Amino acid sequence: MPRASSRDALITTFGRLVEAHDVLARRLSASLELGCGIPLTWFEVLLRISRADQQLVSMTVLAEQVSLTTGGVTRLLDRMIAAGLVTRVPCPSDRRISYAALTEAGAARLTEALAIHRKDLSRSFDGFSAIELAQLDGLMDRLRHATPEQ
Amino acid sequence: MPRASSRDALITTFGRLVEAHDVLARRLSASLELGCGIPLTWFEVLLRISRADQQLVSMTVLAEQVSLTTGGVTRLLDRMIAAGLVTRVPCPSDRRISYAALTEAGAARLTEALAIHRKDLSRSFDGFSAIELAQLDGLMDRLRHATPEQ
DNA sequence: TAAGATTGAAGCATCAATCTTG
DNA sequence: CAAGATTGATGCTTCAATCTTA
Repeated sequence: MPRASSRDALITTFGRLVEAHDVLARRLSASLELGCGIPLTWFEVLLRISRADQQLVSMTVLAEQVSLTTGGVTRLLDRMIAAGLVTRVPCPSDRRISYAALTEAGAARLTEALAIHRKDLSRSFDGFSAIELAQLDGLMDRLRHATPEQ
Repeated sequence: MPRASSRDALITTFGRLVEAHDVLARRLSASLELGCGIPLTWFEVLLRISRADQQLVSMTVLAEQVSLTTGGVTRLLDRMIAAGLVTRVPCPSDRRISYAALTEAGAARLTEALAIHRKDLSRSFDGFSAIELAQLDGLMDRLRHATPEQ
């Protein structure tokens, strides 16, 4: 009969993952907000757009990328448009689709945010060896694709 | 001049951590909700109470443990009390403090939830070796304590 | 009829102010 | 005055219903 502490190792590990995520996300978001006036979510949106083919992302795709519903993204974009960082661009070939695109101000803000975020991350991961970082990267990559099955 | 892909390795890794967290948290919460009618947050609260000394946790301590504000915990407890899973117990020595405690129904629900959660986690971490799980555990443990400093 | 996006209602969290007790 | 908890106002998200276009 295994001890509870051994049977519940996964519960503890997952709990630590949640805690690590919460701590980091809070800290990094607060830093971005303080340093360039946008929360982590906005940064993620700006980054996704900038990396996309043609610098355009549809609402549905963006929703998947940032782990929100399409309804959530609609309103998120509304706020970012009000802040002048992004625009909606209608798709010429399919009028159901509207793309999100960066404004010049959005691209500039992303540049600022990237500098801050890089610095914050090197601080947060200070003390981690290259090998550990590679392990972390590999583990997270597998985990995010882990079988949703059943 | 380093390539962007190498300079931004940390950004990618952190992005994967966020994505892994979101995917897992969503899946595990949905499973708990379906299997025993409580979301992941409630499970975490029940677990923290059950593990606490005397099976009692003050609002402030609970708030830290589940990464919420005390205001958030007050309302979370309100809902869980309404569901009959926990109770508030006044502290006899300091009347500012109120503890959260499990009801019998709460303890029973926790038992159900634990069984489900253990099964879900072994599925999610299926394919990970013992060594990888130990690495993951160690990395998460260090990360959640990583320097909040300046 | 389905796919993409938006909207109203509702849920859950934060923030700041407040109340109570130490 | 400080610490613990609660409350009102507010923000962001989800869910389900709706509108438009394919």
